[in-house]
Amino acid sequence: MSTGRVIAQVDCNAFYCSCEAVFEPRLWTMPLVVLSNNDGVVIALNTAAKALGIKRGESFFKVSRLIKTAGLQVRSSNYALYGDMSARVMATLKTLSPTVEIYSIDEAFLCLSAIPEASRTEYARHICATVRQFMGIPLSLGIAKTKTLAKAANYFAKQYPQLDGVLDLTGSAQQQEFLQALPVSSVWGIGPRWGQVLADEGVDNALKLRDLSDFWVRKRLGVVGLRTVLELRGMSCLPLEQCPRPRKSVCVSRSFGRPVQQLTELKEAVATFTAKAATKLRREHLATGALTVFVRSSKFKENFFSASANCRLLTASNYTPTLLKHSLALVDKLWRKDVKFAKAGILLTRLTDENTLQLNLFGKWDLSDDRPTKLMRAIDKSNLFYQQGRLRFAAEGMQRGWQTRAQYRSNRWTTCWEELPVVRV
DNA sequence: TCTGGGGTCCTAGGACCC
DNA sequence: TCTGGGGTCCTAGGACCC
Repeated sequence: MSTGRVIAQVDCNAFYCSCEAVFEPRLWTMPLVVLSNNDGVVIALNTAAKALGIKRGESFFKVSRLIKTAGLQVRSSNYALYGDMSARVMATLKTLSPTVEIYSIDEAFLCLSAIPEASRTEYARHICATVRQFMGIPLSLGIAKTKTLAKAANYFAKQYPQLDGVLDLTGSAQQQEFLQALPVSSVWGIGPRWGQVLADEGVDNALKLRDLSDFWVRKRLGVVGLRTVLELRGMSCLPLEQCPRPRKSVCVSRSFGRPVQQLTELKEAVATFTAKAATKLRREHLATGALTVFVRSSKFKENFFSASANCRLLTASNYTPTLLKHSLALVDKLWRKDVKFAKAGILLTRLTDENTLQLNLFGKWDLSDDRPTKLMRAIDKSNLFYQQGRLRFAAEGMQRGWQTRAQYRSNRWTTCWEELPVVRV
C-alpha cells in the first residue's frame, strides 16, 4: 500500500478569479466573484470578496447589492478562458515534475520523491514562482506522504501567509498539531453529511478522525471513509494516476434564462445540449450506447416536477443526427404542457471507443459509407476554428430565448479571434 | 424577477440464473 | 412443521469531489 512516495498537491488560488484578474489586473485588489452558469450562485471568490462576508455557493441575488455598496466586481463564468488557462498551467507543471496527475481544472498531484528533503520546500516555491511568472496564476502547494495529507498541508499553506504558499508535512514534528487544527469537515473526502455524523460523535478535527477505530469508520462511513482515515495515518490508499481513467459518462445540462413552456423551445434546448455532448464524444474518440434526457421545473417553486427518460442505442454512436433523433423522441415522452420547465439536460452513458464499436446483428450496416464521419469532422473542425456553435443543426434553433444568462461575461481572451486582448489601438 | 454543472464511486435491493 | 444458497448484473440513490 504505502509507496514511500512524496506527493505534492498543487492548486490555483481562487482559480477563476485569478484567470479574470490576469487579463484585468485591477481586479487583483478589488473584491471579485465569479458566478455559476445562469449567473445563479457564487462559485469563486477572492480574498477581498471573502472579507465582505460572501460565501461560496451563495445566491447571486443575495449579494448583488454589494456591487453598489462595496464596489463588488462580478463576472459570469467563462469556461473557454478557464479551460485554456488550466491547460497552460498543467503543461508547465509537467515540465517541473515527472509525474503529474491532473485532478481537476485547478488542481494537480505531483510526485516529488526525487527531490532531496532539504531542498523540497525551495523546489516547491520554484514551482509556484514559475507558474506565476508564465501564466500569472498564484498557486499553493502542500507536501506529504499521501494525497489526503497533502491536501491538508495545502489547507494550511493557503491559510498562513508566513508559509509563502508551501507547507511540507512530511516527517513534520508538528503534524499532530496541524491535524488537530484542521476542522473535520475540511478533510478531503469528508462532506457535509459525514461531517455531521462525525460531529455528533464528538469528532471535530482531523486528529480525532485519524484515531477512530477502523471498525466504527467502516461501519458508518464505508470503505471510502476508511480510506480517508488510513490516508490520514500516512498509509497511501489513493495512488498517483498518471493516465486519466477513461470517462464513463458525458453530461450537458443547463438552467434556462427564463421558464420554458413551449415544446419547440424545450426541443431546441435539448437538441443544443445533445449536439454539444456529441461534440465532446467525438473530441475524445468515444461513442455512446445509451442516452438519458432529464427535465425539471424550479426547485424553489410549488408543484416541483422532475422526470427523466432513457433509451439504449442498437449500436453506439457519436453521430449528431442519430443522437438527436433519440433525444428529441425522449423529449416528446417527457413533455407536460402544465409545467414551467427551468432546466433540462442530457446524459450519455455506456461509452465505448469509437474505433471498436460492437455492431448489432439486427442493424443495417454500410460500413463503406464514411460520409457521416466526414460530415461531423468537417463541422467540428469549422467550429473549432471559428467558434463553437457557429455551424449547427436547425433543430438547435435560431432565437433561443431560453438560453442561459451570462450578463457579466468577460472576453474569451485566449480562444476567440474576435476577443483577443488589444495591446494598442 | 433571480437559486450551477459535471463528474466518480459505493451500496442496497431486485431480477435472474443455476 | 420444515420451502436454499450463491452468484451476477443492473439500477437508483446517496455520498463525495471541484
